[in-house]
Amino acid sequence: MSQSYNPKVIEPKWQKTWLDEKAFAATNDFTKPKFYALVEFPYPSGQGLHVGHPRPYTALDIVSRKRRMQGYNVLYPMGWDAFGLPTENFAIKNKIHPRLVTKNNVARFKEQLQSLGFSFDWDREINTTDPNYYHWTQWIFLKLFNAGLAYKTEMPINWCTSCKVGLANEEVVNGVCERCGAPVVRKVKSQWMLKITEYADKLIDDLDGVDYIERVKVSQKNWIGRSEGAEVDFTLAGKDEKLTVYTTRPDTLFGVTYMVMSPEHPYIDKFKADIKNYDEIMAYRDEAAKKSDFERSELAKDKTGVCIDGLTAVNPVTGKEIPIWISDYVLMTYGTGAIMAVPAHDSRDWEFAKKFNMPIIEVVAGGRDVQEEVFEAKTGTMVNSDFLNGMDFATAKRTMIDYLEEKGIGRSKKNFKLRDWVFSRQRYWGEPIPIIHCDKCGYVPLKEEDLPLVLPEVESYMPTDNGESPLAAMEDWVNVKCPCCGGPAKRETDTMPQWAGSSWYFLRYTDPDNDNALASPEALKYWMPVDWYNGGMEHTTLHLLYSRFWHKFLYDQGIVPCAEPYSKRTSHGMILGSNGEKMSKSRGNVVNPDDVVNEFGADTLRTYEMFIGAFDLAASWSEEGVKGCRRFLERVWKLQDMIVDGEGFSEELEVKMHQTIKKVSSDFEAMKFNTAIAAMMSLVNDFYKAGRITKAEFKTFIILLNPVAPHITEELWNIAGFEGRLYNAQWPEHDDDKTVEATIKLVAQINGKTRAVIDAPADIDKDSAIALAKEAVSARLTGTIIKEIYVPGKLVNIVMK
RNA sequence: GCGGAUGUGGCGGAAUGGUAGACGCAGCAGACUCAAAAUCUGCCGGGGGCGACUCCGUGAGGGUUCGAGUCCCUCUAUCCGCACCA
Repeated sequence: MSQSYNPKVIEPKWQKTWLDEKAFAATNDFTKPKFYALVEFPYPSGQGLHVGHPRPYTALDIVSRKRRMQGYNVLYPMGWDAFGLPTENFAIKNKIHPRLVTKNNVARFKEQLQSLGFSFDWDREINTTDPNYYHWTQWIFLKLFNAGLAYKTEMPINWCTSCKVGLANEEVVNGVCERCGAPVVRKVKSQWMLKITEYADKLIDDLDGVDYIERVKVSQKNWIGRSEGAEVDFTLAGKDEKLTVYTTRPDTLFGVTYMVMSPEHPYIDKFKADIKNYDEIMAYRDEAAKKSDFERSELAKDKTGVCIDGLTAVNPVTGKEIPIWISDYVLMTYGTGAIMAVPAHDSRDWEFAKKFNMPIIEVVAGGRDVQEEVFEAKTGTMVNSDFLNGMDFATAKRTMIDYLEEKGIGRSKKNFKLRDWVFSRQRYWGEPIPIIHCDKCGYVPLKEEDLPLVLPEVESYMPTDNGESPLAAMEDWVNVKCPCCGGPAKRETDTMPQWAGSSWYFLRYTDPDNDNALASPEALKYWMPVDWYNGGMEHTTLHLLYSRFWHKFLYDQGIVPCAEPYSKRTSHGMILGSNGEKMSKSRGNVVNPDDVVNEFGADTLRTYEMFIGAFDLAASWSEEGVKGCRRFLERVWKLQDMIVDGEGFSEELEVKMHQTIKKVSSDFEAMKFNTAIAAMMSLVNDFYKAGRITKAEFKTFIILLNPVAPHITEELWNIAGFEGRLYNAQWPEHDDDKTVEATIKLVAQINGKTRAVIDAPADIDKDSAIALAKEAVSARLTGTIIKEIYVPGKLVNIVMK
């Protein structure tokens, strides 16, 4: 009899062995077929690992382990995305240096990850806060700066009143700071920006060439928000100046009955002298400025506005004079900050027109009465539109744009929702921006040989009340000589956002110790692109977009060998508490992975998280489900007592063995881990029914299970005395001919309803099958047979009237 | 409002257009045990029938098909993004 299954002993033992033997180190043999699997590196928070982390890590661990056994040179790395606010806030509160906080958190995370038996290549571990790493983050920034893609500008930023830090749009959720929940207000500051908008088209178009799950592509496209339309110049009545608007519906130009400018539009000041109700307009502008973006959209339904008295525009196609309004439903940050209003065919304009009694002119026929209901559909026929009359939407749009361009009063134009990336943070715990400001020479980049610009030690990490970074107080560090003219100059004191380090980390894994380049061209050429990248849906519009942008830039610079960083992107579902709600301390439904490992073992946790349900859907935690998986592993453990001698697979299980090899192999690749495990459970049930297992069956089975439960299977391999290590074993292959049973269950249906199931030889021909089926259901064959359908190997359907 | 996803037993979930409910959990029964736990074996959607059987059943309603959980249309509920982007 075997000893009892004790994961507490065998799991640490094998974890140590794998490390000692460098079992999962990727080799630099660039002639072997490669497989680069990537999971998002974690932010090492003070809370430690969450049960959500192992789900994606186990998934790609399974694929990586399988691919290694299939002969691939696999790179499956791990590292730490360690700059960031929570660490800094913790450091401030507890008066510990963020470097030490990070060190402690990383140590804890690493221990936890190792206790789960992931086959990460720990020789390639990286840390974004390591100067040898952020050396190259800064280097990329210099490249961006020198290419004109990094610039500094005064702009209103989202200012968190609690963190005292500027936030990217993406970090503001429902008007509050994503991290701390405090209100976010607008504040004008000089900020470093990255021109991600320069790559907006490529970021959309190149999605066609990559294998991302559809919802990721859709989200990225929506976030970038490309729209194609035209700019149209409206002359201001009695002036030479023009008011330019952006529209996606130039076809409706004949239906324009008024115009609207954003309250912040510069024309309000420019034409102050002409505007008779200037005070009223200014009052409206102040009112709008007081509202946060959130409040503006909260009040979206109820339109407000003021008509400008003394300034009107001329519709360039009708020649009619029309009023200009200001309203906060028009945003200064999109298009030109002004719109032409077509109330008949735009719901916002329609609401506004109804409220302020502006005329509504139908120019697209096909809807109901436009005085009663807006008609926005891009179908129907143009009316009341002179030379466009009778055309459909597409023709009218094209014709109008041609007309505008010919007359020089408009032009075809694309617009994007995507904005440039606000790249500075007034914080300590981030990469210093390697720029020096000289009054004479302007912004001067550091020389490459002066990198890394190391984050200096400061006494206090508190951001200052005036919104400067803590680095600003360090005069010794700040005041330097200009590298250009030698005169007095100051260092940039803002640091980079957390997204910086994660925008290129997958490149560093290919050659993590390189001191001369971010990675060698050879390593990049061999390993890139990442073959399979799995991560959370929450990173679809931020990290994924930012890193694609940087990669495309590096590609244009000739530094990386491919235009896209990731060939394939998948996403995992969240793990919810047992009550079906998101796990959180306040809800009291948090499960700690350490506890699960202690009580049941890492293999049980891994098996459970893969068995819990479809990988891409959210799943609720169940303690009973965990126990069930432990029970399964116990049954696997006891197979060792049922081993019998003999060559090959037993006759009764041969088909099932081949079927299982086939199913497990393909299900792992398709991320259908739950059904792969179900198939292995079913096979174990069959071994128990047989009461024995042959040596070949045992060996094959533990190889199949190994990627899911690596420790128990490695131990069983060792106990059974198989040669070498299981992690080095060869993945089994199935024989398609042997996945088919000699006899089948032939289903006999009448009018699609099953009436009998008959045993029949697998290779039965159509006529015999139909004859057999008819015999089985003869009692029911009372009507006229119209049709007989035979699905080979499956069923006969007799259609009867 | 727009976009995306989901809806199948008591529960988690399976089903290339071909026997709906694999596998697991919970439950029930039996074996083992002085007993319990653990383990092993069997049963396990609902109605009707002693029974061989039979009818109903995949959120609702239509449709396509010899045949629909699966494909098409309409609706509904829940979840997740985005939100005046002209």
